[in-house]
Amino acid sequence: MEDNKKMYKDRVTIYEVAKVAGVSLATVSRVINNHPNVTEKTRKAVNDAIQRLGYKPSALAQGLANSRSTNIGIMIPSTGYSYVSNMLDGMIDIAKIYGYITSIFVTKRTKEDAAQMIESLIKSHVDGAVIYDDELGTDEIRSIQNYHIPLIVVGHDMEGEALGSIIIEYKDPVMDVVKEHLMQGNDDVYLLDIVNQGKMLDEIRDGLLDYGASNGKHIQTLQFNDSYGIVYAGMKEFFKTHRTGYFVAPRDSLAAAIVNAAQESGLRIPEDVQVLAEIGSKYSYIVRPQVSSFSIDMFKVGSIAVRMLTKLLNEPEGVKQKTFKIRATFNKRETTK
Amino acid sequence: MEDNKKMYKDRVTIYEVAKVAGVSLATVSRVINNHPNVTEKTRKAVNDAIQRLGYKPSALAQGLANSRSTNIGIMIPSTGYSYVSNMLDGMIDIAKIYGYITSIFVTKRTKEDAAQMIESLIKSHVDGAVIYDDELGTDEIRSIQNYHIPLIVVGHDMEGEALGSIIIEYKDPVMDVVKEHLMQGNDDVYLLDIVNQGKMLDEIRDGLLDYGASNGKHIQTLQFNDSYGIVYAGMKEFFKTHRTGYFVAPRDSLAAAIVNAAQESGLRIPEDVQVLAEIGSKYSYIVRPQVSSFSIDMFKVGSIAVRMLTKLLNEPEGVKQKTFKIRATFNKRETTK
DNA sequence: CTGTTAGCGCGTTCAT
DNA sequence: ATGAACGCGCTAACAG
Repeated sequence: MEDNKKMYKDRVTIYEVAKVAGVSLATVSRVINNHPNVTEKTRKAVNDAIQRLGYKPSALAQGLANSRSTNIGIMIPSTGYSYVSNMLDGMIDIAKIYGYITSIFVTKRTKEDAAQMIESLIKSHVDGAVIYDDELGTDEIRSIQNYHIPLIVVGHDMEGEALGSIIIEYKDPVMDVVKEHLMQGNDDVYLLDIVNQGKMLDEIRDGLLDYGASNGKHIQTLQFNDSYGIVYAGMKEFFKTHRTGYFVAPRDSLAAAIVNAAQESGLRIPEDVQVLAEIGSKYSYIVRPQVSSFSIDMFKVGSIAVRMLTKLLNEPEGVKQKTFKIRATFNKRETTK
Repeated sequence: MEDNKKMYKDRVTIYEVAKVAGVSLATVSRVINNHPNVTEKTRKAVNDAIQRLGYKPSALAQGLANSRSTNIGIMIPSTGYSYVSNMLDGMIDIAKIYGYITSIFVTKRTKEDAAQMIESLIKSHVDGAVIYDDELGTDEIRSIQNYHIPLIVVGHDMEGEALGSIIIEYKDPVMDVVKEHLMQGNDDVYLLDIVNQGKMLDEIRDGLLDYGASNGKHIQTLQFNDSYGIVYAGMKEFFKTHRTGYFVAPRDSLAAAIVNAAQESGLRIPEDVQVLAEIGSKYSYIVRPQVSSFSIDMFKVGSIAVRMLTKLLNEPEGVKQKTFKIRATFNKRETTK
């Protein structure tokens, strides 16, 4: 009938609702936002119109009008690791409860990419963000703050205006366990050094190496790319010439590669070779023998992060605890003595 | 000096850039969007101003003005499963390349929650969305289309205007393998029936059950909640009274629970008990013995989905292939004969 | 090549 | 209790 070059109508706006309900758009707005001062009768009329037209307010327009997007940004490296996706789950879960949409910004462990994601984050007009990225320096993170975006940083010890941080203590617990092994007179530690494993794991490696150096222990390093298959193959080769050792792997799936390679080379665990995983997940207790590893409830970390953020968003000044520490716990299983 | 009750200035806008650069906001807009018809000189002036002020255009305002948010929605169940997070990675990866931000809508395997996420999706004003959700019916998905949001549906066979679909063929490959086992004269199949496993897995279960019923094979069903620990404990108990069987598990981590329970009950694999996992991942080849399972490159599925979507967004009419099928491949490993 | 103006859809005073 | 008008930050004709 009318103008049928457009097959279907565009997004229905608040104007149309107003017209259909026979009121002004201001009234519709009031109904949407549950303002008082609206007659029950007109409220019903408006709601009916909304129902009939299938009207949904545009978050874009609302955001622009309020300068609040009800959107929070989440910056993480690839979700490929289960600890990251667990954290992500925790974050999204809580965000949903508080009525926030979550936008994901994945960084690929390179400075340039991280910088581009920061750019993107700022443009996207999020109300706040939580950042879990091993690659970003504190200065880069601070640069985000120039745009007054409340931030929760996971893994960096930072403080500041509208800035909270969650500190994950992995290094000390790991070092404690390895030190104890070393102090028992052993000098057989091999460290799996994975390319691009991230800053946190690098720090543990360096800490261990330093400790070894200053205590007369020669900690050896085994370099691999980040792949179960590569580590597995490499270790099979390795065990042709080495028949013993205490191996420390960044993640338990990689530890599993060592475990499998060792056993298939006729080595006994933990009698001949011991294996310790820094970041533990389900692999740790599914693999046989079960892998000794450290673990943190990343889902919980994610929830806490977003909870802190929403607090920061709602009561900018009244947030007292801006730092939360969580320490990895050691689960001694069967791959270490 | 001025109004110091606000400690810091708000977001810098295009107006301020215009003022500083000594041009009109239209010119700034042109520079931002790389329009031609701008003197190199003024372009530089504008860019300098942008640089100096640290100006970033607001995606919100841009979106409102263009009625394009450069945002795509992704609807998935929890990212806790590795095949989901792999797909997510693929999607985000490609979205980034095409300049889209990705907003995640997680549904918790309930109709109500899914409905709420649809609501949220529509309000959020995404340009398009890819949906991978076992809970949604085709009718609900169609309802999204009333809002003219181009859609890619993963896992449902659907067609329509601005609607593409990716069909994941799991059922037939799985059934083929199980049928073959059955046809060799066996009648010992146990099906792990996991609560809330999702529609796809339900369909495979029903297909298998139907097949069994109409072919005189009594396929038994073992109900468990979705947890490695629970299945492991349950199967340990089970193996006290049953010493043989062909077990089909929805995911390989659950299959691993059976494998471990069987071995620790003194059973041999695959001589005494065989185990088959429907959805395979890294567990399949990390566990010993390695688990026979089906697999699909979900990262690829994610990439394809978003690629189809961007195509749909850019050339609404000119998309010929609106359906993409991908079939799970069977990886026979050590847990089946 | 550049400036002016009118929206995009909605929230919010300020009157009434 | 309700409506008119302006502004949020930006893009897109339309003039010049």
